[in-house]
Amino acid sequence: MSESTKLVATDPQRLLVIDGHSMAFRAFYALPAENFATDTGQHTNAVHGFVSMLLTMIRQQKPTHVAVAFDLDTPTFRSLEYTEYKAGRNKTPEEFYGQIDLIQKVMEAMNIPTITMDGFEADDIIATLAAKGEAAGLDVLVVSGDRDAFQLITDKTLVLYPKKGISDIPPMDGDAVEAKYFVRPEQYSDLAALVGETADNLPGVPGVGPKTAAKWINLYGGLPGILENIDAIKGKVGDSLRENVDNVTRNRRLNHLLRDLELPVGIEAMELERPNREAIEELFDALQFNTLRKRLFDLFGDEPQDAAAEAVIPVHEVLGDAAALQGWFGAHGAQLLGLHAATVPASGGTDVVGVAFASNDATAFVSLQDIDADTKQALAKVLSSTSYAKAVHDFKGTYKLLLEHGLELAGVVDDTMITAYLIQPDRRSHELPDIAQQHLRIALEEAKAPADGQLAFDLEGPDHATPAVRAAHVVRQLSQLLAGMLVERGGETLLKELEMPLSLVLARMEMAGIAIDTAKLDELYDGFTASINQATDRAYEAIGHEVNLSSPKQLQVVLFEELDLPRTKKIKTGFTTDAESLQDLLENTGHPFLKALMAHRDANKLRQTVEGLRKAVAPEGRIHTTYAQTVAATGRLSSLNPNLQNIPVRSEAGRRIREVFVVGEGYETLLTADYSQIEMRVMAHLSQDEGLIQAYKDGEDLHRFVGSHVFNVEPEDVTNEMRSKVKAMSYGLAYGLSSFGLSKQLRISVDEARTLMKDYFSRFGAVRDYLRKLVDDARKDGYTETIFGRRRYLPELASDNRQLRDIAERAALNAPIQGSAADIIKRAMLGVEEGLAAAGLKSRMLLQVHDELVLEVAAGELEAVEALVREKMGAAADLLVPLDVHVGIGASWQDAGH
DNA sequence: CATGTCACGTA
DNA sequence: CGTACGTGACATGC
Repeated sequence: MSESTKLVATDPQRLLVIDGHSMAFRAFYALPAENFATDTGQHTNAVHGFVSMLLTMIRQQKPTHVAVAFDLDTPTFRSLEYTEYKAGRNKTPEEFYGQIDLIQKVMEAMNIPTITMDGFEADDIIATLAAKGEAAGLDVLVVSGDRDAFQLITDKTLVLYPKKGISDIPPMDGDAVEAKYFVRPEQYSDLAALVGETADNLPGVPGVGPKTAAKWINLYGGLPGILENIDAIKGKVGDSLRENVDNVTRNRRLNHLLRDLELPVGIEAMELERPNREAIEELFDALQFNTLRKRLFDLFGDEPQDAAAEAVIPVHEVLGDAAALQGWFGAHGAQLLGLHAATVPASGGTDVVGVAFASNDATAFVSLQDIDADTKQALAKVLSSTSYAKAVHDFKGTYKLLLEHGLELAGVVDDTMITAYLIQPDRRSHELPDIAQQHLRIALEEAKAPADGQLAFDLEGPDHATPAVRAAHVVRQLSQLLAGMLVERGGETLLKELEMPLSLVLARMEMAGIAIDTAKLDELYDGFTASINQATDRAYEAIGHEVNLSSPKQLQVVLFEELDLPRTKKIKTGFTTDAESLQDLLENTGHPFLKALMAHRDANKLRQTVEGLRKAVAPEGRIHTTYAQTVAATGRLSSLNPNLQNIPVRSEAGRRIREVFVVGEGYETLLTADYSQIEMRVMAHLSQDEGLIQAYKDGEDLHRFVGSHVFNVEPEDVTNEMRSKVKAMSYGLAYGLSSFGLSKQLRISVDEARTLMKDYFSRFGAVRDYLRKLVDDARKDGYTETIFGRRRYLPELASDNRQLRDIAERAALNAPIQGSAADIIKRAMLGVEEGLAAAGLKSRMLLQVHDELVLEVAAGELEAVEALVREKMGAAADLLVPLDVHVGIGASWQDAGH
């Protein structure tokens, strides 16, 4: 430690030399391979660990020069002299394949030379580099997991030798080597020759370890002295040495590192440069290294690319009065304008403090802080005017925020968040900085709060304008770039005619929220709490002590160690304690703890749901969920904060929660409308199976109908058991269910399941043909498509990894079915919204739960609304089968449901 | 304090 | 070894 700091203090020129293979292996074994893989199945743990280690080294040691040496697969002078050299090593693990290449690519992108030499090992390259570096007056740091490197240590050269893993790499100097091995570094090779090196398959002198070897070396001054006095050495070890003297001399020849190779790269080429940003971006995108990307750019400074991007962003004008605002729009308003709201965190959410605009050659900012009435009115006018075409990222969010200031946003012709989603629905994030990073290679930082203490001196307040203007500019660029990509993918209609109008509908639904009976909510909470307490007591009593019933880990100890119950399905952390397994255990053992535990699980889950709802009730007594329009890869919406799409319905206790969702004041009733079996109908349509289509046209009980054909009985003779089997199978098919999965679900044998599926497909062959063709086409095209042209790209259909490929195939099977159903209800929502407005009705949509809509009906409108909803939902798609809609009415969601 | 794992609710 | 989601508690790692 003190040695390395001394180095840093005395000489700024420093060469860092890394043994590529040995450090890649260290990284490989330090990080679990299964946790580091790209979506395409390429393992990256060695790459990740190596790059992480390198960045740490650069940050801590501040080298001026860096080089990485690699071995080649070709024979070296050592393997030629001693064919067993390094033999007997375990085969390279499969997961390591390709990672050396990737490391070399990263090095290239970082402008760090990688050096290989035919016939020589990385160790020799490193030794030569150390010698050359010293000769050039540099200090040298060698990073290697190979102890042979210790012979290189001098007062100018240190070795960084990893203790374990790749995060703990202390520097070794002469004193450290002596403290550990009792010899000076220059004698380490002698010691290693005597002791031998298992890793290199170099046996030494049996019975001689480091202690004995060091004793001899210090007594005779080194290996030559020992050999001269070989007959003077007494005892068993002396005999052993004399018998194995050939081993020792061979070892010494082999472990001596060459220091005079003709390297293909000079020291000057190793000077540390700034990485090639574009190459790093591309590579790290592919490797999915996001944390490392940030660390790397932080380390090297993040300016150059940004400076370039910054340069093309025109300096913004601050529009401080109505005249300036009108003037700017007069001059620039004919173009597409990027728009971005500047926001700050506020109590309970976010608040807009200004609006930024960007045309292709000008930018502007309007502050909402201390804005006068005239200016605000001028702003309101341009925001709401459809004469000004705007592109926004996240229209729904922006629309809602602006509306809090009484500003209505209209004339939005593009939402880059949705466009990016339609292009790549599988992306984890469609946030502006992520999309900008990928498509424009621009780093957009989220506006961050000023550091503590900074605020006090910043009398002008934080600058909201600059980052917002930057964002507006980026949105405009993205809009132009992504528009072309979307057209290529055939998604333009979906954007303009479905998703963007839907955003506005969703915004209204979110703002409306749904009324809550808070007194009933509290009652439920207390009731579930009582159930939890009861179950807890019974559970403790059953095992004679307390335990955290919410901790799977502690439950495993109780179930499988204390009670020694039969082991359940294996999971990462041991054995599962999930509901299905607990049920099995209960049936097999009847242990009272299991019953209590399950009761606790149920009540606790319900109380959690209730607690979540309680916290989400807004001051006016309604819950406002947020719909995520760009999350689900199939095209569905998702609901969050709170999630109102997973409110219990199956259990009696759970259904009571639906009673707290009630009709609000000023309205007459809630109305629910849901599609009956929409996914099966989509499947009937897409597969064009005559049997299914006819059944739906005749309005038959589908599962009964299918059951009669599969089991070859009259429809009225289909038992409940037959019907439920068929139902499970029909739905399973749309998920890529296997006979194994079906057998597990129905608790029948795999053979029975297989027969069931065979019978099914023999009657409904078009379904099988359709599903088969679906996957084939998806593999050929690289994507699946819904009835309305929504695509999902599934590159992993071509993966070599069977596991990944199978997952992709099931996703491909499901995406057009789930996705088409999602498209249909979205179209229905547009129809209902339009219909309500056209008829001048006050009733409104509140919730969407994938195949169900919940509306709040105003007094006297029930009949009209029901007819409208039936009509619009039924007409949302023109399928080969009718779309049946079931409607329910009631004062609560539970009562309105079915 | 952030991240991953498990479990579980819905369609 | 059935798709698509979101949430909360616990455990672990930095």
